[in-house]
Amino acid sequence: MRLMNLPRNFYERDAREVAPDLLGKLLFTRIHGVLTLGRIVETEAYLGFEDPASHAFRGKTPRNEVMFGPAGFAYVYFTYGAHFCVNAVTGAPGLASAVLIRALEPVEGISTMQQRRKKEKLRDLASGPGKLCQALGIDRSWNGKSLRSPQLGIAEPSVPHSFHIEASPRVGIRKAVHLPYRYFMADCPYVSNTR
DNA sequence: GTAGGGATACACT
DNA sequence: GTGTATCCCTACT
Repeated sequence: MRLMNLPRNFYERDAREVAPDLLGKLLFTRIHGVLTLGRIVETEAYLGFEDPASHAFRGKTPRNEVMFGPAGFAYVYFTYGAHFCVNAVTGAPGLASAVLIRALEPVEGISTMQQRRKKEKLRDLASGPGKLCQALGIDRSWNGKSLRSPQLGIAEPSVPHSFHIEASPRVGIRKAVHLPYRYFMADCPYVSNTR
């Protein structure tokens, strides 16, 4: 499969524009030549200083410094003692906004994903931010990596298909809970199951 | 519904 | 340095 990564300027916009635009795009990793790829069906926008729910709200720390860098890089963090989540840094450098990739529909490398997840059902492979990282083999060592590399990236699908986008409040946060910065495909079985 | 898990940030000595 | 509250969650009952 030929994969054309999205251009840098795709990411150099407000996270609230990038997040819905990422729906339908293809997130992939290629590890030791093994491709795993899924269609993005759910995202969330996180702003920098003005967003109390963002990791960057309190300023730059060793953990979140990637968010303060240029757009088009991966911010990977570890949470709840067990899980990784992957974000795409967006906007101008220093702004520290990002888009959390929350769920994928598995497309390529499904047997590899099943092995990594120890689950058979397609719906269990990537229907949540921690699950999709496990399915694609993403861990902390990917933090700060470019999303325009051969091993990791987000590509335009060769065969686009139409879908409806819905917005809702973000999941799993305690602050700014009312802001509708979660975007997902309507009636898609692969979105995360949290509301 | 809730147990589990570890890193992180920040308040304190 | 230690204490502790929190966390962009998952898997199980």
